[in-house]
Amino acid sequence: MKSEERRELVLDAATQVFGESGYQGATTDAVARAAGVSQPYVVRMFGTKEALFLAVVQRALDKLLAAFRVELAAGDDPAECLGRAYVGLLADRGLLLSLMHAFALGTHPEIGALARRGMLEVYRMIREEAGLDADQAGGFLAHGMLINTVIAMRLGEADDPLASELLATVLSPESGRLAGLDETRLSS
Amino acid sequence: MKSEERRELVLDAATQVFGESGYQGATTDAVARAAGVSQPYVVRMFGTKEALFLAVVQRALDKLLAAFRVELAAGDDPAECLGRAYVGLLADRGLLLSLMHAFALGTHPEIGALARRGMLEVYRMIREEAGLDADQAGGFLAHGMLINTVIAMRLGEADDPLASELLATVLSPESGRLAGLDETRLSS
DNA sequence: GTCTATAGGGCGATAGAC
DNA sequence: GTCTATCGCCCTATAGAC
Repeated sequence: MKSEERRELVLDAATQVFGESGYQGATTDAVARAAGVSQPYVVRMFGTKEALFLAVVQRALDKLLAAFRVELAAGDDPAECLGRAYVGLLADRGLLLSLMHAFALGTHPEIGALARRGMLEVYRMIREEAGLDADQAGGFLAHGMLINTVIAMRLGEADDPLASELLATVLSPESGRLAGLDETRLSS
Repeated sequence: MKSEERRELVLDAATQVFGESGYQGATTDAVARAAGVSQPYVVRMFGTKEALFLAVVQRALDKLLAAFRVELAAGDDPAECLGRAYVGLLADRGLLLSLMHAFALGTHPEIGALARRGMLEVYRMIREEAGLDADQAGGFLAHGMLINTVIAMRLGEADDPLASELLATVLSPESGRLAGLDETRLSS
């Protein structure tokens, strides 16, 4: 299973690169360099750049849902559990950012379809498995999208007291259903 | 001032194209075709594709802030006014989507800097001019980011009852501080 | 001011050796 | 399975006519 490890290594690298630069902005060469392999090998492994991105997004969705289920299983308050799960996901910056880029490409035939399917599966899980009502679920997703945005735009690099206030508010447990987040996670 | 009209025409077209495909995904040729001019002319008018995108984003921010101020001036409840302002902005789909793509490129030297500056200016206005407290402002931005996301991913095209529920929840006045939104705006 | 023609560079993908 | 070499396309930007 050495080849399976190689594949995971490339997917990790691709997740980082796609998260930073987006689907069209990222190059297969940048992915290859980040993974320590040659550019043609990356293409050979997945066929096309598009197939590679789809694999990255699908894996990100799988990890997201898995992280939610792990926390929900060991938890009391579902909303608090989902918040905790988000903490772990923030450690892998590329994961949420790659998803965000996929969400932004709704007109792409395959990427858009996968993005919609993924978002609905997440919504279904926090509604049916976690048991949140529609308003709670919407609020949870809304705060998640804002967190994704402030991370993507690197708001922590802005030297402005209002930026600090916004970050603190977005990440504070009281602000929404996302408990347990602290600002130190954003500087990575 | 015929040339000024031409410039606005190209900026309108560019806003649509960048909103659909993102900064790297969009081509100056697509912008030119949408505007009915030649590709080299688009480049000549703005110098580079990057400068064109920056102009699009700056204009989008100006329009966003102007729309907020117009509604706030004639209004009672600030939160409700901001919600109404968002309705008008949704009519120009490319505007919010171009902003979203700019937010996603925080590592780009110029685009990232402009995105952070713009987001902070919006936050400053809803805090200081509209008078929302930090939690209200964060909630408003969060719901705005989720609305941007569901529009970008074309969730309305998903044939799923849960998709309808999510859309209805996100766009319903009770769900957040964004009053007056109706689902019909999303199909355009 | 606006076009046609085209240069120049980057990138995804392929061919083929090892 | 992984590499080096390279093709061919697309896209930004420039040159120059009108």
